[in-house]
Amino acid sequence: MKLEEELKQEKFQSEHQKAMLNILFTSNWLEADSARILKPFDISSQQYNLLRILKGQGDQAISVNNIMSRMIDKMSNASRLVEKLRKKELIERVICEHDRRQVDVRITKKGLNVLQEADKDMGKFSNITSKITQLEATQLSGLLEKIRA
Amino acid sequence: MKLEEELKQEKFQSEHQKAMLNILFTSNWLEADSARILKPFDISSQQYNLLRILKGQGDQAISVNNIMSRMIDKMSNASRLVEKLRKKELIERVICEHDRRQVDVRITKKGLNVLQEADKDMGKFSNITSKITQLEATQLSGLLEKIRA
DNA sequence: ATTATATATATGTATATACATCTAATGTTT
DNA sequence: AAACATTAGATGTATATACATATATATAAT
Repeated sequence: MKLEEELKQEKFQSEHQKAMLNILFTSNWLEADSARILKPFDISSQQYNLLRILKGQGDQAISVNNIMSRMIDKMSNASRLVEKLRKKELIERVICEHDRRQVDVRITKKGLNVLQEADKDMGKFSNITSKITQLEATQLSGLLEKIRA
Repeated sequence: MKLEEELKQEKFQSEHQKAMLNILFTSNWLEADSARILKPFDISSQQYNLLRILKGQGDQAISVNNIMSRMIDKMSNASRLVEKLRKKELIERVICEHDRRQVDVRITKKGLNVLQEADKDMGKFSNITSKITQLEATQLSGLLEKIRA
């Protein structure tokens, strides 16, 4: 849907301005969609993101700092997020031997199960695969990376 | 900067997956940047967005609902946001005559001044104008709108 | 070794947000 | 007109987040 309709605005200052608002708007749109999908699993999209990162590490536990550097939103309270997932037993903590400040984190069996179920639903919805071609996806990433350059 | 570097991830499931993460990441990136720029003016980016909407209406006051439908993030607490800006005297409220449930809102002189100053700084930074061409901006909007279709 | 500095994570606190509920005014039905 | 339904906005409450600061451990400097 055209941004003009979404924001009830006839025209924008410039194509650049419109593109920027489009990024913010689309991000919120995707975020709202995934929050809705994840709700039945009782996890936020940040928590989902964190679980996916841990899944990617397999058996290897990684530190909170390491997690933070891989997250989409680089927020400051990663330890509280970890604590929430730990209470739900979706992840577990391992005291790191060579650096006792550090807390390494690993996804649990239960976490993997929840993630697997959540992934099924996530695949169905906010599925941009059906909306744009693979080439377009690559172009899109290219443009966004140019902006952040 | 390549998303692979930003998220310390060697590869992604698919170009579609990468594009989606790129949208979310870029949005957070822009958001963080504008929050930083707006901080000296003591307004959040949501408040900035609201002021811009009101400026676009000129002298005409518009309802809280109308504002909400024009905002980038369609959140539920528009009235609290309005109240915050009113306390700062950046906007003013007008009781609507033909529907007394409705509260119409208009930007004040002070609000226009703050906005003008803020706009100067906003123009300098997160300025995507220098990063991509006008044609590319149009392409980007087109791709994002396709995703939301 | 002692002191200073840096790092990893945790926590206190203020503010923001989501979601549900509430109130007042308007519109609709009978 | 009375009863019901809908709409505009406000508010209570629980949770989330940002930002500053604290704590413990590790590293570097003297």
